[in-house]
Amino acid sequence: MLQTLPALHAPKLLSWYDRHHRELPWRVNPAAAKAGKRADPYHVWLSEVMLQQTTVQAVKPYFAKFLALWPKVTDLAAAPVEDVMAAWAGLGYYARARNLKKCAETVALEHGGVFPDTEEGLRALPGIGDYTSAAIAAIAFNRQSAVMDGNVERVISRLHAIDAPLPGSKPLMKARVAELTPSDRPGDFAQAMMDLGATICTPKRPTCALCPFRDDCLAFAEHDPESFPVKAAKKEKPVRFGAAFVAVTPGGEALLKRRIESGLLGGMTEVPTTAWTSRVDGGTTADHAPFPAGWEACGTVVHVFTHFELRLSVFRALTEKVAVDDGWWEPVTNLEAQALPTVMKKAIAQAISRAFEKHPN
DNA sequence: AATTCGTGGTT
DNA sequence: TAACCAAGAAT
Repeated sequence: MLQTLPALHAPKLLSWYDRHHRELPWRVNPAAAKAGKRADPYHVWLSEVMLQQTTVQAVKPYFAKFLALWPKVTDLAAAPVEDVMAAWAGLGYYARARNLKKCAETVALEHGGVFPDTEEGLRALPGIGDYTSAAIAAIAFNRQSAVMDGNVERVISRLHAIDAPLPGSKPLMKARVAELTPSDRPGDFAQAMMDLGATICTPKRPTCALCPFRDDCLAFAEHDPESFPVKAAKKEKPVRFGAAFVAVTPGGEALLKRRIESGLLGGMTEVPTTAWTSRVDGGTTADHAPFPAGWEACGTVVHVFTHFELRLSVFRALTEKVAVDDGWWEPVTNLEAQALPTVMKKAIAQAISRAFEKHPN
């Protein structure tokens, strides 16, 4: 049989990890880890939350910024939530930032500023689910927890040639991960599985020749590792339409408002917009502007969210600083400090560049 | 259990 | 270039 005993897999992978691990800002290298050194639980937690559905490259600058602003979890707990949202702006999935703040508060107020050191204790905290609780427990506390993210799903599904589709096959795969996870160096094992998935066992054109599991892998033996994991068909992405209104005063202030706490871009800052509907009717005209002004169309911004595409017609107006009951006027020189999601930065950039072209101060 | 949550890089 | 997808969680 091609399959070896599961227990033999872990040393093989750890040996590979010792030589080929990625060096990451939040990580303790395997040599230090073997000497008993552990990564700071705060750093591990912060990086893991940022890395949820987000690439290492995107996370790196945010991780550095957050640590500079808030060196300890108690600093983050004490920070104004608006500051946290502004610092998170651009990273996406903004519920993570709200839960990050809540979690920091819980750790500071209910756990004396110390993270729980068990998977169960971690799992009870806001924004920490099945994956993240297992990952922190393994990486920061060397617990023998089964860590399964998208990388691990890919590695496991190929190793065992699991053809049942995700997400239904998740429990089966997690059981396989649990079988493989060693009591020795479980944290390094988890990180090694993810490094293997990220650098060798990639979604397209995996480098099987360099894989420590090559001789054990059923998918490789079947000559079709790329066909794993099998996933359920995804729905097609609908298109929604809307209009955004960028009002600027002669003094160089733009009208901003805050979105409601829940739902899409919850708690983030925006310029006034119409509702985003599935039809074009009215959404692309200035009829629904926040107040009467000389609204001028200045093009369309297309932005792709997870489950729909938005085509936002952008309007701008140079106006007096009218009183608004919902929102505030912010100097455009201070927009960088606002909690503006990327779609709003696109809309504002489209409008303001034109405003300053036509009306240089 | 299926949906709803961003964004940017890669292929 | 359109599709895929990245250290998933909450509801």
